[in-house]
Amino acid sequence: MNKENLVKFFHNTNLVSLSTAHEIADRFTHKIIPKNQFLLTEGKISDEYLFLEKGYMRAFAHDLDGNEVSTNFCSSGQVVFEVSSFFNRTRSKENIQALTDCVGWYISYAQLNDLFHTLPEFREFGRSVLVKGFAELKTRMLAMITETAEERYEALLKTNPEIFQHAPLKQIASYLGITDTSLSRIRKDLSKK
Amino acid sequence: MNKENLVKFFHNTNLVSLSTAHEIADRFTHKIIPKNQFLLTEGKISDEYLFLEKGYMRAFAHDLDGNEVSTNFCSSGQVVFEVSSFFNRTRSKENIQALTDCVGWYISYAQLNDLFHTLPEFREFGRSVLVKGFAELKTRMLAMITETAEERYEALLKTNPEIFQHAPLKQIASYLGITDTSLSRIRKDLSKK
DNA sequence: GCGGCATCTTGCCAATTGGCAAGAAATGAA
DNA sequence: TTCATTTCTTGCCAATTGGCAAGATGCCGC
Repeated sequence: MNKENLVKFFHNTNLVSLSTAHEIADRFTHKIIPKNQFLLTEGKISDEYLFLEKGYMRAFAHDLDGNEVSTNFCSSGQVVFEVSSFFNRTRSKENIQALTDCVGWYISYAQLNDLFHTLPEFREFGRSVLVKGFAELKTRMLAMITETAEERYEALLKTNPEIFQHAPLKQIASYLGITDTSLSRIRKDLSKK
Repeated sequence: MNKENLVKFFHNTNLVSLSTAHEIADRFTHKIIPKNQFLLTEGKISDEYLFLEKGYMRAFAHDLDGNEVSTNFCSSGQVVFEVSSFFNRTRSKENIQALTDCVGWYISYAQLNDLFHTLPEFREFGRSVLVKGFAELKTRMLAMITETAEERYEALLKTNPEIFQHAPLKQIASYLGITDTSLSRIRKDLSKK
């Protein structure tokens, strides 16, 4: 329940001074999200711009047949929200759920805009969050097109090994764009080598 | 060589007043890009935030084997640039090339930030461009995971039919995440129905 | 018009991935 | 612990997509 991590997070971006980081952090509200609880459910408007201090979360949508498709996995140090719903004030098509007990700090859309207005430097931070998310998604898209499922799995194992300890393989499989059956076979093949 | 379309574009977003739209447009420079010419080549830093007034462009990257992979198709009324390279001031991994003779208006990164500073309302516009691009990419990603190549092709035919008149099928195929061979077969199958 | 080059289609076969269902293993609740 | 549920693996077969190469078609410059 101590805001030091939040202050450090803003300051470490090198986009705001330490005193500004304190001012920003002061506007955030503490939040505890127990395992399996939803930060956002589809149909609602994303209104919590959450800095995740501890824990793991997953975002997922439903395809036309009603199957869950993981769209993202989030870990501590990341800002968690649904970009399109949050900024356009439209109903979210995605859900965000805690994979583990989570702790974080959030502000609402109105508060965020207020903060952008009061502390213009903070806008740079807002932009960097968007740009980072955009770049990651683009990299993933390229991987979907140019790499095999096995290569995508190995890359995920390397960059996000913790996920495998917190999410069932079925959720990870849909994130990789394959079925849990295929993922199981890929893991079997790799274990032989 | 008349800026009216540019002014209208900014004003129609409903994010800036008409007078502000004029102020913004005044900072943009006219640009003609002949067919096949590059707006951006990989290795360079994207430094033209271009409003495309007329024509079609394509963004593409190279995979590890050196094959071209189309990452986006752009048509008039869109803002064309490479998000990550432009905002992070890093070397672009992508190329942006004119599919047809193009006409547009651009500003540099420095000028854009200047404008954000002088006309804070304009920041809303900048954000909306990012959010829109993000949402589109996310939709495409979901389609890559949940839809068949045939469904993605039909969706593209419906939403972007003009592309097919300006880009060869091989470029469109890589955008859809398939080979030109597969795309040819899909078109053959659909023509039978 | 005539070559030359890029584009598109098609056949053959292989590799990848999926669908389904059964069973094994792990997990969680009472 | 015990039972029920979820998760994970595996076998069988089908569907999708790719790789390669040949041929057809179309387009551009000279």
